[in-house]
Amino acid sequence: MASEKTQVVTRVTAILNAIALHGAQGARLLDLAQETGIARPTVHRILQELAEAGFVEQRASRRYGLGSALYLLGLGAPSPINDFAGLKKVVHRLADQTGDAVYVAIRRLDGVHYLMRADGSYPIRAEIVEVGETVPLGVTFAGVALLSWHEPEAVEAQLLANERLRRRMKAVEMSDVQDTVTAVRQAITQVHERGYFFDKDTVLHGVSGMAAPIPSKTSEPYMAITISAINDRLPPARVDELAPLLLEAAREIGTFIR
Amino acid sequence: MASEKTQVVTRVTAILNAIALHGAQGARLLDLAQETGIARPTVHRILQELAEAGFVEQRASRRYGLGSALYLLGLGAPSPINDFAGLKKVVHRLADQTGDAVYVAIRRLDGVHYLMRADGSYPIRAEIVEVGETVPLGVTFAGVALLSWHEPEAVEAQLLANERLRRRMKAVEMSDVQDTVTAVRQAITQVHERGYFFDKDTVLHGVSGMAAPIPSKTSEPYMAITISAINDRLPPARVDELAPLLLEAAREIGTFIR
DNA sequence: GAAAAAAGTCCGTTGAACGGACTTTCCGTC
DNA sequence: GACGGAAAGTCCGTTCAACGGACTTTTTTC
Repeated sequence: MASEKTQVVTRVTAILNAIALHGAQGARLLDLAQETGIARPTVHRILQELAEAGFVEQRASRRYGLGSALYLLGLGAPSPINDFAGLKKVVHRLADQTGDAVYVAIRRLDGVHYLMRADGSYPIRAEIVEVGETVPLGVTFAGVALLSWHEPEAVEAQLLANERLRRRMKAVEMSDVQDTVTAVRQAITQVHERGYFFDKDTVLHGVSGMAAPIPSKTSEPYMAITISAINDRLPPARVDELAPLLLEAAREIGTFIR
Repeated sequence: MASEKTQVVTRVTAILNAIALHGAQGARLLDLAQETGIARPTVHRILQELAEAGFVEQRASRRYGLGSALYLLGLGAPSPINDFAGLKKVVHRLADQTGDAVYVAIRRLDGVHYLMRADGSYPIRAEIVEVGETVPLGVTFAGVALLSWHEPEAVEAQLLANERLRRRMKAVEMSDVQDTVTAVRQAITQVHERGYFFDKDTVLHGVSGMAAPIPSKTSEPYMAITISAINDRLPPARVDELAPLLLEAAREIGTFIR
């Protein structure tokens, strides 16, 4: 493993990516060392140096999070979304049409990051994720939809790797790993056949959702759009009814991104 | 210079920051080597490694720009703006009140990055900068307003350092360096006395503007708000009239940021 | 199409990066 | 409030990854 002919730069990027996956609450030094496979003193030293440059910040809890210098760099980095206003319009339209909550998420390393949400008129709302959150691939509806573009072996590896992270998710009762792997495999077949993923109770008991990958002009799908509601709002008949709307929205958004 | 006890991480951050300052058109290898003071082969190697991680991208022109991995990391980094919707409202209100173009910019390393723009109803519009652009500190109205929080020596160093960058700006006729330094010194005094900066013709012949630093709860000002219009729209009497509106907007926005 | 300039590559030398071992700080528990 | 286990932080001798001078290739300019 060690002899890739370069160390520090690769390590720096690995550490930053690892921190990103820990989201808002920040990452512990020990976790970062384990996840990157780098010795703890080394991670510590690199973190100090990154902190000096404002690329990471150490919170009061001693956990490390991304620093605001990265926010500023991010402003200058090319966004894959060419027309955010257009995207927004499509999402709100879908929320109006369906009455339910619509999310848009973007693939972010081994996770999905929730970019925006539009609420429909139906008063009962299931708050599975918040905008700005990053959740491991394969955990949420959008995450499964995007996972479907991976090789089967990669999928399985991902799911096992997720286990630890997944347990962190509040209010989620998980079935055991093997069950999950099988379930997600079936889900992936579904995405390939119908173009979208539908399921209930998997993410949060009582909540149904359907998610479609958003096609990209230049690469495999890296964004997804989700409709989510309580189980009673999404019986099979209504899923069939909503599917064309969901897929059309995905197609349209595909024209607004790289 | 060499013995700061750390190299690569500092260098990586320096290179990324240097690239950021080159904006959309990208940076040449040679420029980056000069600007960071690192030997060209070294910069080249680090760039290759960063490119592999998606942190930088090499364009067809062989120039280097920030990569989309940084966009994704930026999504997870803490934004200093707590309430973007509130900020937007204030800016649009000011544009409506004045009829002129209003910009909001954020300090970004040795430059200012333009975050948003709202147009007023007046039909003649001076497009000095575009949203998303980064311009060296002290070049635009907002840039001068923010420069006023630096130590005098730092200001002078900044201005001299800007000269090279500044020449790149399209359509800008510059007076010679000494004149500029003197002019900016006066401008800074003005900001300290009145709380805002007003000038005409400095940035672009025929264009006047006034800019106020936005106070931050937690640090010195790092954002600014600008009103800009053609000279005839901003005679001294109107400047006096607009100043309270500008300062009030700046104060309000200050409550929406860190 | 020659010359200049920039980009990219090679490789021997060396000091920055590494990480095992140690110390300090934090925090839950009784 | 002080004990103890766990995580964070520091030290320092060893070593190999990073460095950059010198060279080659590609691009641009005239």
